[in-house]
Amino acid sequence: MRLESTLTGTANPAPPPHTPTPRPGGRSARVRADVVAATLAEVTEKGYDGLTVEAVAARSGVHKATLYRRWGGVDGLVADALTASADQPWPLPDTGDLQQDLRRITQEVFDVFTDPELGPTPTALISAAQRSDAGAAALHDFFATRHRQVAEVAERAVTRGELPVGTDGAEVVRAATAPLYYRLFVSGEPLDARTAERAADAAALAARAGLFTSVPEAPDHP
Amino acid sequence: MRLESTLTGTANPAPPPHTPTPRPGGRSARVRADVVAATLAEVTEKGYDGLTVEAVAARSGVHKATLYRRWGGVDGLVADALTASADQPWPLPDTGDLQQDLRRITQEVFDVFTDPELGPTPTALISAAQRSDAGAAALHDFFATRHRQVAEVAERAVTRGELPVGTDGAEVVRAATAPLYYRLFVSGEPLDARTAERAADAAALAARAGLFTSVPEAPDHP
DNA sequence: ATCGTAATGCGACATGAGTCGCATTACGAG
DNA sequence: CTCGTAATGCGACTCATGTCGCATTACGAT
Repeated sequence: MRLESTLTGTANPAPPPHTPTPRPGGRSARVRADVVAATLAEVTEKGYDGLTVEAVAARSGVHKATLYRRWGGVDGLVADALTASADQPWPLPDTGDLQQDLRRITQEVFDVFTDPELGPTPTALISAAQRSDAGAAALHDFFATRHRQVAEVAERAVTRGELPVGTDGAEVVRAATAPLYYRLFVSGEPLDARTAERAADAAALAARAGLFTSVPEAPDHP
Repeated sequence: MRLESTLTGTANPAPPPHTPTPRPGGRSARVRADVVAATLAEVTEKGYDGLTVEAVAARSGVHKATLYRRWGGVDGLVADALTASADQPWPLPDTGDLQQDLRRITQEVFDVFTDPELGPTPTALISAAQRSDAGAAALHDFFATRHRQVAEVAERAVTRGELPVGTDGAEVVRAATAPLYYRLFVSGEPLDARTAERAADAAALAARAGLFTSVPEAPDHP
């Protein structure tokens, strides 16, 4: 259901009255799984520039027209693959110390994206997602989910009395990881372990100083 | 010359022996200026997805084949437009206080990107640049230049004794602005003035704590 | 087991991106 | 002023992307 919403909510401008989930079981589900797997494999191998609907069709064994109908194009394929990826949980550290936890987290991000084996897939996926509105929406949801999950680290620190009450956990997470993503996807600068450590330390310091106490309202935006 | 290097250095894999600058004056310069202007206008209006070589050709009055020959495609057009944009200087605050200076800087970023008049152009340009290797290279150069320029703010703070000697000014700038760019171009979250302020404060705090001093083992200052 | 219907498979078609060879123009040197 | 050459203009061509209508398959319910 969650998976459907991303697609119907973002892509196709053509098919307007479309019964929500008339036939979710069996073949359709298999087709989707095959397509998602093929999309991930293709985007990893070819990069987001070389990602082609026809290649995904060939690899997945699903016809080209079907892909265009259900996913609307490369955009939707990437968005759906990203949505599917968001379900996989992230390992949460719990060392009893905020700074250590944040260091583990940024270290994990660093490891994943710089690993020659693991890195290319999420890198290509995120780059691809930035290209279209559908992908951007999926990316937004993806990171919103991650922030919510990882914010627990900060919330535990609040419980321990390490951080002031009212601290916005998601904001702490953003502060810690933003410098990494900034280098990876905006400025294009190389990522090193020292940067990951500094970002975590800076976030911990700012959080302890009470810079991330939240305002009552929680804005959201498509 | 600078402008040539970006193009020849990044895009076309085809024309290898190419005399550096055989005929830089007159018409070629005019053509380039027209094309850059047309590219900026197009990418602002249509977004980076709707950016077409033919549209740029039509608007600039330059033939399609010429654009493909000199710029290699949409990638090169975006990269060149970005390179041209990097020349425009950024207003540097000098309040005598690091935190205030950083707040001004993040405020400026916030203002530019959220202004409905000014924002769309750099937003679309940066998004477009992330799509190709040529654009990514141009983006890297663009931000490297910006970091170098704005780092002066931190260096003055070092001179004043406000920051420890050996502080990496560029790193301070990155720390202050990364959360903004992260939201704008990665997580896709809305940007507000409070975020800009917090990012600046957090960077100032971390810088004062000495988190951004470069390692002594590296006598290499880029 | 059988039937109605949605989803998929299929191939032909339209469209725009990108390329190529050649004619023409304009720069820069003598 | 004249000439050689690089840069541009020009149009036709190829080809992949994306679309459309129809045939076929498989799901879900009776």
